[in-house]
Amino acid sequence: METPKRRRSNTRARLLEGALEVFAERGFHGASVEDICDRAGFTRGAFYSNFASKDELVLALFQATTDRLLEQIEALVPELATQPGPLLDAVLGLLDDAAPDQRRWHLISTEFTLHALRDPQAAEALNRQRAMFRESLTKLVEQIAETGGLELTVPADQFVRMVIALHEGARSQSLLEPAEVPAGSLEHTFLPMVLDSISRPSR
Amino acid sequence: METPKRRRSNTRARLLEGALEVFAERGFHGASVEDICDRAGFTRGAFYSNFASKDELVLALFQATTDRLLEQIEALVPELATQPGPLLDAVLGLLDDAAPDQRRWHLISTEFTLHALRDPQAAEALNRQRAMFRESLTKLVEQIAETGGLELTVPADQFVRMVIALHEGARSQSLLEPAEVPAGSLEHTFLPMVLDSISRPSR
DNA sequence: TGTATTCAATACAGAACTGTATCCTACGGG
DNA sequence: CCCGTAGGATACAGTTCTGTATTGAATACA
Repeated sequence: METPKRRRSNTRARLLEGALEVFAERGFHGASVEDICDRAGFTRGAFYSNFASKDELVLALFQATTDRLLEQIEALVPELATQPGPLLDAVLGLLDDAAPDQRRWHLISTEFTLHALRDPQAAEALNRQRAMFRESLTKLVEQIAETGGLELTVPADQFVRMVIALHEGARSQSLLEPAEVPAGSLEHTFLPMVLDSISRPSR
Repeated sequence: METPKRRRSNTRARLLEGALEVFAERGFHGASVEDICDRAGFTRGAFYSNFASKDELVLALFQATTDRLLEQIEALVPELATQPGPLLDAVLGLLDDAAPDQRRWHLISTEFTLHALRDPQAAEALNRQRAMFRESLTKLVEQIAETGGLELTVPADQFVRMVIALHEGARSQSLLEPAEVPAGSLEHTFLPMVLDSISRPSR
């Protein structure tokens, strides 16, 4: 079971997982390489044998995390698209189900976003990832709309951008004040109004 | 002109301004005390003569920044509330005018938010500030609605929360992709639909 | 004009962190 | 069964940062 080649990639994976935890707790800059190694149960020797620097690990973590997210989504979209049901439930459900731990995901992705706002190269990577993410959602919206005999009066991509913006802003409020703003409440209250405004029976 | 007592408070102010710049560029953890002092044109001696630690400065900066923001808002609300005009223009205009430098403000407030999500005490301070902020906006919305003979079918505070969530999420997208998402575009496209749905002529 | 005080600069000690170079161990191949 | 190699641990040097203790200069005040 302890295959030879798998050992290394297992170490890498544990370091990435440790980094995810520590970054969520203290942020990119606040976490030292040693913090990450401690969490993963290794010493810095293992780290530098697998990554050239913390920056490289951040990049790898970004890739690994978003790859997994996109995978989740691609897996969820087909069944949601074919199952009948309200469009919004599908979209909001997807946003929730895609990331298992909302709090951690929000911390990490916000940190990435801040990083990207300061570094054009990171911005490019992030924008590419977000574009793929939106594309999946847009496809979902278009499919459900068509299935349900609806026509949208604004581009689906615009609508998706709006849903994401609202979702991210609302998530921030929910995490800051869980009692006052239950997760999803703002979305479920207001998005139906928007959808009503932009959709009409097709033909 | 070089009054005696003012010298110290001037030093403090310059340190705070320097901190604002450096924090925006590198984040809280990424900025060293020396970075801040360099930017302000002082050495660490001045810093430790005015603040006990970087954490204390962060707190002071948060206070100073939000105080100024609330001041701006309190100054803008009365005239917006009395001047006739579309409700949304007033609210969105306020959100824009309150912070002169959108990019810097977004970086700083996002950083504060991340900090608050990790530190309950900071969360309390941030939530208090945000509550005051929402209160001003809510008052503005209620006044304009009443003046315009409108009645809202959801609590104004809920609506304000939604506007803020959308605004913050949209601002993030605008900063990441200025060409694809002009500032304010998502808000101006979709908020009228929401407002339409939740308002009706009163009496 | 002399003295006291205040504020910021300088000098210094210690801690934390990074990255490299070397060592040790376990497994795979011959 | 021995040797070679790979992966991770350990040891170390250099840098950076923090915080304090001391010093120096400028202003208020007598």
